[in-house]
Amino acid sequence: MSTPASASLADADPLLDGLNPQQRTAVLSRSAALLIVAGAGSGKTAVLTRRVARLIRDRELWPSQILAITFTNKAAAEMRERVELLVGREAAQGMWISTFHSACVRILRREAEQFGFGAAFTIYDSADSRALIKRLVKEMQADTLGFTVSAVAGKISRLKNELVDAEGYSRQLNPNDPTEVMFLELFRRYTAELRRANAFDFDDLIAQTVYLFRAFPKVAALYQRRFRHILIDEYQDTNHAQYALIRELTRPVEPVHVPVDTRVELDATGGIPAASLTVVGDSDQSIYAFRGADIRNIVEFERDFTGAEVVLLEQNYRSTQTILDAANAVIANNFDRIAKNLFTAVGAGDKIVGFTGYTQHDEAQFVADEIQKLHEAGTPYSQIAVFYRTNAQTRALEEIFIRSGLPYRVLGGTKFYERAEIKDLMAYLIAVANPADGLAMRRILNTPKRGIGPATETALANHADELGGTMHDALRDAAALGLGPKVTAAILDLAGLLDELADGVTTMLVPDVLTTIIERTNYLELLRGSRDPQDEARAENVEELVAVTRDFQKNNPEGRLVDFLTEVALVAAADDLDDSSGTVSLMTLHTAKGLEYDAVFITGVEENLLPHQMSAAEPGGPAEERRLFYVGITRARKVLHLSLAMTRSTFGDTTVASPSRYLQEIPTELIDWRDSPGMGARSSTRSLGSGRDGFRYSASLPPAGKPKTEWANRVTASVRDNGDLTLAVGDRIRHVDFGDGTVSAVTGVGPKSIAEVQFETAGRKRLLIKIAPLEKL
DNA sequence: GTTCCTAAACTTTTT
DNA sequence: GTTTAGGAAC
Repeated sequence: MSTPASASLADADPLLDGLNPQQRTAVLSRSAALLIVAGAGSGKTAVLTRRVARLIRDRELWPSQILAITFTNKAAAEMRERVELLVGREAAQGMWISTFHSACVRILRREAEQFGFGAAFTIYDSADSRALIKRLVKEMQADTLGFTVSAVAGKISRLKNELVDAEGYSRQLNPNDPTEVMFLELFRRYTAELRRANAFDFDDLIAQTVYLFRAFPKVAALYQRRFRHILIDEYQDTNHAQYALIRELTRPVEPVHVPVDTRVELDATGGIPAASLTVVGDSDQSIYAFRGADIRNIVEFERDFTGAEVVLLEQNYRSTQTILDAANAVIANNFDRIAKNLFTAVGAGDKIVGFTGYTQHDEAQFVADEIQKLHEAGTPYSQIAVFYRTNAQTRALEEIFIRSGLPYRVLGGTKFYERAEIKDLMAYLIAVANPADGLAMRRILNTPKRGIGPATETALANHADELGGTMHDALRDAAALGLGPKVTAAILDLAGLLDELADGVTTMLVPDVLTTIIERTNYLELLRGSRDPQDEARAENVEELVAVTRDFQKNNPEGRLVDFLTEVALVAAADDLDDSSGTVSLMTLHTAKGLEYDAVFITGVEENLLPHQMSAAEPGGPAEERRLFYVGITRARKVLHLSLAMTRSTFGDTTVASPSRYLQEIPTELIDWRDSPGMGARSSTRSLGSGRDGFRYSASLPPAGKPKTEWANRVTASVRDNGDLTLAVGDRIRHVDFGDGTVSAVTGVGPKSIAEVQFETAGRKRLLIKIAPLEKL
């Protein structure tokens, strides 16, 4: 970061060193409300951390009086690290830096008892909510009215983000509309079930904190007094509930809630003035409207917080001018925005590389080949990222990456914690921590199989109701149900295990709780002894989970079961990003927000994918998709690749794809289009619907149904296994796709060994020997 | 109560 | 093409 140094006293301050005038203003402003409009790559993290560092260093307030909200846990950790680097680890102790959800969990765990919840409440993820809603829809036979689980879940979530609870909804509904009445009943029962289970869903974490503050001004005052400076990052993606939370936290404290011994400065009436608020955002990067994010929060900030100061950061320190030109050109097509132009002093840099493949496999091969070239030219794998619109697009990429021996990791997507065996064991842990959680209890009741079927489950649930207690209470009292001796014994055994663990929950280490469960239920042994070949992988996952708990305990020696469960519930896709891993990162465009890489690939830049088909119907959909593309482009520092395929297979059948409308918005001279190597002789007619140059169009598509074997980059669907085949430098081999070649190097050991092969016609490739479709000649 | 087979749904993005 | 849900058979 280099800016012309102005000769002022401030230059002596290392915390202002290297900042441009706007950035300095943003660091130094002491306005009660400050909006920093930070374009992509404009050094906003540097500004935020230095602002916080100055507050602490100059003793304007204690670290514990600072609340900073970031979008992901990873961003929070990064910010803490950078502040510690500036003022020292000791001096930074006590700051709250976290996501909205983590901060609210922290508050709720402290205050839950105030309003009828227990401190060990469970956090339901979307899958848990859906499971519960599914049961309710069934019980109510709501499906006959056309209710689907996802529609109900979506509507409840939207209402909660708007701070409308079941009672609020009942006041505004039409009592003559049976579907509205039914929905209200579902909403009511869902709310009641959560309360009974001592659980909050994701949306509750925010909404219930707001309700808590509104219902208990004394509790609210506690936090209003404590936090004197509040910073919110990615403000453009806050929803109404989050906005309301900010409003609650930035209320002045009434004199009646001011303790006599307060050291805080009082206002004229004897109260404590409102906390200062700093928000950072960029409406061009708002991509979470589907989650309730309301762009008005940032647009109307100045009106909401009177006397607010606004600082604009437009200079970009990340990307080349070529990349910025493309980004500016694309985003300029969104009409309802405040004009803003990113600029840089870096220079034009390389052209954007465009590629049109025949199929998604062809496209993936291009990506893999380009990554290999970049790597050989000195770009580390960790500085390369591949983005896509939907998670389903990873498959083709992964297939090719595995076969090319490229080290990669997928961020987000089908997560570890969504696997059945992991959910099983997590359900045990939850049942131990929160005996009221019926959902977890139902899951473990017959896992592993102990002969407790649906009939017994219902009997136990009814018994719990009769006792007026939890499922756990019913289990202990199973003898009263008059079931068979075998089933009764199994139930009592489970109840005993849970009792035993619940007794030790405050003292036992988390890995010990888990291993006790695994041993007593024989979980691992059963998987090992199974003849289902997939169970071997499941057993490995179970061991991985044990390793995760050990890791957790190592990092949090004081952490107990509830802390572990909280951490697991709130980890986001981008959070487990380990920069030191030395791998290429694959992720959705949404996950890419806030990250940056030397080389970026945006794949699947096609109509119906980017913009996505589903977005067309939504108001503001195409504009939001454009912002998504903009976010993707602006992640790149040095080189950007845009690729698409002419055909794409979804659901097993192949459809013709056409280039995204957004590609036409990038000036032609910025992109260097390359041909697909699998397409044979180049055609002279290259046109796109609009007449702009740049693409091969579908005129050259083969007739439908024609086998794809004629293309050099064809990918065989099944993964083959060459067993223990070993290759040495100089060996001649024949590859199904690439033809004959000579091995020029071999790296790696055992099943992970990779051969570098110089092919006669296809060039140099790296292949995973074990599975590449090749034979030794 | 458990296991196995067929059918249908599935893909937007996530804390 | 894959995964999951539901039903039939044991």
